[in-house]
Amino acid sequence: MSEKTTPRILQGFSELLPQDQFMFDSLMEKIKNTYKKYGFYSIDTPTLELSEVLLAKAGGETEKQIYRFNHYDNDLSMRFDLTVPLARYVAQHNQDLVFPFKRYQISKVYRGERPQKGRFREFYQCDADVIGADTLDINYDAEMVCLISDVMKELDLGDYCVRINNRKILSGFFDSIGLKDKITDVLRIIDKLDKMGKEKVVEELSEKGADKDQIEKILGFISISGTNHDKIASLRKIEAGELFSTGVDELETVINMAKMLGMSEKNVSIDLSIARGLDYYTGTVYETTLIGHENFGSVCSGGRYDNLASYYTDKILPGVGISIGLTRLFSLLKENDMLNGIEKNETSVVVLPMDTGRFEYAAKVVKVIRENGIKCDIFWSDKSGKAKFKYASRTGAGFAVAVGETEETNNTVTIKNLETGDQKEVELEKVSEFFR
RNA sequence: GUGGAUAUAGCGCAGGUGGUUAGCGCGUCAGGUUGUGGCCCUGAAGGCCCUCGGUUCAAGUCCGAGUAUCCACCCCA
Repeated sequence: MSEKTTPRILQGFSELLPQDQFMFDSLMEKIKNTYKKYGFYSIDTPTLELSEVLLAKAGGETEKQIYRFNHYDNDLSMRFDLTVPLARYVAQHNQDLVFPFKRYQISKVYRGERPQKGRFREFYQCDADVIGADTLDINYDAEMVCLISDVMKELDLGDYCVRINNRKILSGFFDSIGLKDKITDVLRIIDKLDKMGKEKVVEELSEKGADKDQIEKILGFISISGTNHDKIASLRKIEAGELFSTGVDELETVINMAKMLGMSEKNVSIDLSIARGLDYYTGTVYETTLIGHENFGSVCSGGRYDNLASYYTDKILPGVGISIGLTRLFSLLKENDMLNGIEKNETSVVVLPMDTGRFEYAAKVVKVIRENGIKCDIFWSDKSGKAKFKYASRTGAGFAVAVGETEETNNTVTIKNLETGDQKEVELEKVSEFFR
């Protein structure tokens, strides 16, 4: 006996069994349809790009995580997100696009980071972005909030909250209290407030060089509470310069317009501590959490960026976008047994020829059922009756249709409901009615 | 990059202080039911116990190294 190669896949990569895949696809379909409903068009960029294109903007940590290799004379990289390829796409096809350009893309991206729970090296991102030429109205930011909200409703994962902040408010505020050069650090620290508590935040801020007065102001700032309007009102009272005020104006507009577009107050909330991963965002930022599953982290994030494609073109292309990490979301849902609401299979009928002499009649039966638009499988293998019904049952089909000598003689089929166990003989012409 | 854990049948796991035929559950296959699954019963197949080295009369078990995987941190365009 020769030694076999162990079948296995790479660390950090994943694949699903058919039933899970079906549910995964079903979630993806819901996201896709919602994006379409808001007027987004699909695009599909290459998995591989020239490194010089993909890395135009990258540096540091990110660059280390990119899968990069040479193929003959080409230095190639695998896309690590869908935003950079979008920037390239828009810069390249500028003349042929209609602006504001609304596109969605659902594709796999690749990151060579250490995998851990819910984090993979290959995973799906579901992105939707609007790109403006020169300018992009702030109301698009509000529309994205509704888009997120609609997606969450479609996915039907329970209560959710779209948390909104504005990067201008944060930058303006920290600038005004003299922490301009430490903004990145400060943002990272205050973002951890929920996770590690106030004392630890104070400690870390102080380590980074913030003085007592500054820390006090920061704590006061992030503890602003109340309804969205209360928060806006509180922010209005703070004197922190022009950028800050602009941010507050924008935030207020987004909140108000989102309401006009049908967002209810309970699903959208201003959260001044949202600050993570905002490096390239310049205005509105979003994070979405599932109520009762806050430990999932954000399931849909995004924001506004002022100039998407500055590395590729002199044109000014501001945008606002969102992204759902579907692979991670799915793995969290599965782990927490939250996939029950999703339909589990698609073949609803399996035809079982009870003996090999029945194949021709069975073929006729299958043809009739399929012509009626009903999903129908047929089991051709010459196995025991037990094995045939077991197959039907294990594929998750709702019905088994037994076709034997008796049925052929009577021009009927025997339909068994695999959930209830009931079965009865039905005339072939009436088969389709039975499944309606 | 840092720290922790794990590695035994297709999958999930058990195998005190080393001791002779390595078990259990699920799944698979067969039979009980030659045309009836999902429940029940009976039986069968399926293992270089991750790799290499060491200790020992004796290693799945102890020691060392390697590899792989998972978890957490870091980071997260």
